[in-house]
Amino acid sequence: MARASDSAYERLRAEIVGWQLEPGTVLAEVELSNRLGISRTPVREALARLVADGLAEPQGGRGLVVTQVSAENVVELFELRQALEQQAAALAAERRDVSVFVRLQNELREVPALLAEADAAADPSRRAYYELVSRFDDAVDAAVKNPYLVGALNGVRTHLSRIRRLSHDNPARLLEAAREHLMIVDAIVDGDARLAEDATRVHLYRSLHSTLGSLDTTLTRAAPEQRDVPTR
Amino acid sequence: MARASDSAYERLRAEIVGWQLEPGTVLAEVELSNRLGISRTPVREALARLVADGLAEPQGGRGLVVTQVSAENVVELFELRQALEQQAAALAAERRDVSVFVRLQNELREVPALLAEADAAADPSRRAYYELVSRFDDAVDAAVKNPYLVGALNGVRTHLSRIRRLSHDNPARLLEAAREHLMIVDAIVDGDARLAEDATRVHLYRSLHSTLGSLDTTLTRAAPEQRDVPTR
DNA sequence: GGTGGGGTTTGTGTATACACAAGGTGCGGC
DNA sequence: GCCGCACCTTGTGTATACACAAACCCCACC
Repeated sequence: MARASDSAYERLRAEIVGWQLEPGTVLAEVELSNRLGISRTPVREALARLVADGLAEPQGGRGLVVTQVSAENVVELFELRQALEQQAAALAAERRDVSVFVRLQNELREVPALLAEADAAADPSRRAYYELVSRFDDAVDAAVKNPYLVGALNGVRTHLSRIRRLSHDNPARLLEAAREHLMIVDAIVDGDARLAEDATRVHLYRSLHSTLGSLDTTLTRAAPEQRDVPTR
Repeated sequence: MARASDSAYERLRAEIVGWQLEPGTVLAEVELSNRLGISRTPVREALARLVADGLAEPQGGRGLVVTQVSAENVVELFELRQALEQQAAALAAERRDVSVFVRLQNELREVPALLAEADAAADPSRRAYYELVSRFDDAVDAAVKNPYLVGALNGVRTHLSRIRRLSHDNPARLLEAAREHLMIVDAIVDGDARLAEDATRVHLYRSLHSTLGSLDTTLTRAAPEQRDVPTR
């Protein structure tokens, strides 16, 4: 479809999610068109999509700003996430291709070893784990096979990835999360929709509280002098 | 914010939801800009928003078309709707302003009389009922107080209102639906989140099957003479 | 010295012009 | 008569120019 407007959208979206564009930053059309080397027309289209995503919002009368992130936002986002992921897990349990989830089962069983072999805080193993979770999400999406539900989930995931940059899970939490994911996958493999739903609820409950815990310090500390948190 | 682009969006959205623009209709920018009396720029913005809403989609390579409606779509939409409305009902039960829902309770109790006094198929009483349901939705939204969840619900409702034009509920179903809504409101008034959730599930199950029942005849009759010609 | 008003500046909203790509059509050749 | 190629038409993607509205600043007046 579009080319310049698409890449502008992708780039701005990545910059917001990656905290290069911090919450509250004004998104001026002329400035962006200069910086991105394209005209205002595709910039406008990109900004419209960001507003639709909830990553930008109109600022009192004139101009757009990057939306804020607060603990309240996180709680609200998780309320939506819970509704969507519980439903997705339940439907995936009914419709799954068993072999796909058996593979995930095996991989998730190896996560403790993966996280233990090197220093658990090391980036490579952490990255590998997140990549595994991402493949789990993809597998659920494919099993659910519902464009509306998957679309809504993707919207939530966009916001989640922005939050993830704030709240660095500690190694213990990563291990716990892997166990919780394994429980969900087990339920999906068994075709037990109700169990998959409840295991998802448990996981999200634990995940939310872990996130809020690490968020409290980050958010309140970040508020005064927002420069980016040590990414290591 | 915008003016021409906003009204263009509203108008096109209304025309799609109201079936003046039928599924498969090509949305050409120049044609629309002529018809709406504005230039292509605001038309493009309006079309982008329609795509984001899922009311229009790119057509193989070039151009946009109004998205199709099928029984499969309806089932998928209800899977998302179920997830969202169950969560909304549960949260509303926890956070509601009792007096608001007591008022709705009283109004819903009078629905049988409302639908009986005139011919039940008459438009005015039907309209009054739909307006009451709409106020119920608003009350839930206000009680939930979660922008993410409410936003997702509004997206679903857009698609639902397009479907409603297809499936005319019969008077008996309207009465039944009113009873089901009353059960949900009762649960919310009682502050029983679990009951509100389950009553919502029951309502949506019945609503889906009623919709599918009246859809079968409408859709299959409409299918053969769809205006979109095989492009390839 | 403070406040109000007007001008200026800046930025968005809209229109239009230009570039390019895809598809259709017509003409010519086989 | 059929097939293929080229041209033309049509429509989208992008750039730019113009209009208007709001906010800011400065000056004058109170």
